Amino acid sequence: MPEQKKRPSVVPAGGRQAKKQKKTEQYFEPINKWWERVEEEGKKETATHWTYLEHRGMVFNPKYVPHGRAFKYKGNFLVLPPKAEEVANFWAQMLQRPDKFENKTFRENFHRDFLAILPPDHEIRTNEKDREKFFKNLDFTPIEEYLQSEKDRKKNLSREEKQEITQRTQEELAPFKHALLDPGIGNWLREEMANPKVEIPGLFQGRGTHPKMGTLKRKTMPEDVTLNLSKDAPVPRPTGNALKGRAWADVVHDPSVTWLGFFKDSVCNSYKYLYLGQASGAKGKADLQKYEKARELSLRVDKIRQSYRQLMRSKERVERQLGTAVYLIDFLALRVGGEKDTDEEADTVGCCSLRVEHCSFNENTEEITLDFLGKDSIRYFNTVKLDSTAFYNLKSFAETKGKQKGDDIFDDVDPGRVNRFLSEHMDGLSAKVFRTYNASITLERELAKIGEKKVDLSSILDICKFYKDANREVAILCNHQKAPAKTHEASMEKLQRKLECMEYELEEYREFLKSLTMNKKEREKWGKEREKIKKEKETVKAEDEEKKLQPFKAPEIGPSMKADQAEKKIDALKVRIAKHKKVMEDKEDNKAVSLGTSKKNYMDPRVTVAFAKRYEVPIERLFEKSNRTKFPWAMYVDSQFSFVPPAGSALAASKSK
DNA sequence: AAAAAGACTTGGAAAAATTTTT
DNA sequence: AAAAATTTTTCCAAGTCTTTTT
Repeated sequence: MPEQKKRPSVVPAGGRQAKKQKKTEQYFEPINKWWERVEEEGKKETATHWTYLEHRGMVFNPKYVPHGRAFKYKGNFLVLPPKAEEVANFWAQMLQRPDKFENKTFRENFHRDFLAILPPDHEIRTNEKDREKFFKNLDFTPIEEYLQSEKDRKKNLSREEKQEITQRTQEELAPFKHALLDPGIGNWLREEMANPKVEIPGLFQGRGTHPKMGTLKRKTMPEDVTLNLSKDAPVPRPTGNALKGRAWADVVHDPSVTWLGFFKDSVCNSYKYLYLGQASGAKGKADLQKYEKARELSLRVDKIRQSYRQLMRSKERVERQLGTAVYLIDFLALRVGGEKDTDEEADTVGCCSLRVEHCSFNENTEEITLDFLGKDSIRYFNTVKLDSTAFYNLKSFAETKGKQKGDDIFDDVDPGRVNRFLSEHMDGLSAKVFRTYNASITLERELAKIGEKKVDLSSILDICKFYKDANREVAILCNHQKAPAKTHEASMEKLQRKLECMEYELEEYREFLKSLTMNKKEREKWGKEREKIKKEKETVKAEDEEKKLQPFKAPEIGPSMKADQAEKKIDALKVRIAKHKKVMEDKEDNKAVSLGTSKKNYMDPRVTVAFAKRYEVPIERLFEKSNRTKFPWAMYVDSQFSFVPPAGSALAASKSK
């Protein structure tokens, strides 16, 4: 630490902690361009993330204020002890969610934890051991109504009042949002942290059929939280309502890790960490490294593929399993699939944990159908033609004598075995690198097709749509899904109607053009015909009105309209229709595909930046603000950047033997 | 050698913010 | 100006993978 300089405040100027003493920003680098130093820093072997680290710790939730509202037990009004009332609120909130409150596991876990929060001699605790009687005798609806009214009250505040509230909360949080650190450069940096607030208490949700759903998630207190700071940094005081005199669980000084604090989750027995923000050097460096690793894989992948194909044909069953598993991870971009304890977590699988019931085989086509729940209980459902050896291997693993539904297909390999094999081929190679590699290279290859697709290079909108299509290919590869919006069908119908309206307009102009060549008699007949059609079309049906569909309306065609004017209208309409059709297609294709995950975690951002530069698309059209702040290091790349390191490049040279 | 702990990345739903439509 | 629709961010759950402990 530079002696002569005065350590600046961890709180940015203008924050609540601003002191009388005048501080200038001269001690700070305006932008931490760590990527320009990354070459030298890469040589340091031991991971030391900082020589100085200071922050103000985690922020706690305010103490619960009891509302004392009606809660009914066996039809009678009853006020619960504050702690129990708070938990009763959690259940009352669930009454809007039948998928939760009707779920048996959810009810079981809540019943258990609600009784436990009551004083031991409380009448409900002693009398309501039977779950279904408990739910019959306890009426949470008055609380639900109260909470709803509070919600409505907040919703009905004026725009200004709402803004004031958000501003105040932000101001309160502001002093806790930054860390002051020296990442080993002999200079202080102030970097934004991830959300410093501890999680709010509530009922654990979980995804899919999680055995712990409905369990009470306890409030986190200072004594649950361990902080990581440097020895010479001041230890912050836990701040907040009723926290006076409370102490942290522990304060450690460990520069080999990146976390600033953690607490143990009361439900899943896991750690919840506080880190620096996405824009920080620590996160950025790791991210850059991840993509460089994937680029390195692109240089070695041919050899690795040869190697696992050879294993697939081995006489040893273990080797055949290993080779086949790696093949699936590479070819289908599957996750490695670690073992899970179904008493503690939802039953989901990845490659190594695939079971017999997840695969079916079609011998005629050598196609396999995979149907299983993957991460977050998202369904993976895919029928695909496999490499012939892989197909028959899998079939034999699944149909091994004595195996049945519920048994692992890969009984001889696990993620450890897979990753050991991979790291033998390339330093630091593990299964997940294949997802990064396949995602990035798919994006690059898709974007390279811009010449063959009919993309109007003068239209930014067109180029963006093309990029989105490429992004979608990656998302489909990685099976990134989302629940279609509840309003999707309705809004598609609206768009469909809009299309029909334009087509009707087009027809009217075309008819008009036709009429110009008619004699008087013909035109009279034609006019009557058109009137009839018009009347029919433009009568608004009640059903349409209810769905708020746009009504049909013929264009105004006055007697002075000339043929060339009509033709112009027709051309313009054709363009609008084509555009509109694209919008519809786009929407339908994307209804269940989530594009954000691959953009944030899988596709090398430099591929996108280089593309944007080549086609002069402003980067904010392709990257949301959060992406732009996450990838500052990618913004400097030149327009010719290629994910596959070009022959003769530094990476290509250093990695080839 | 296996299991548990620990630390980090990845993921969709829901909330919040913003834009478009009425 | 309100409402509806859409996009973006936040939240925290759920993975991966390495290190440590048994």
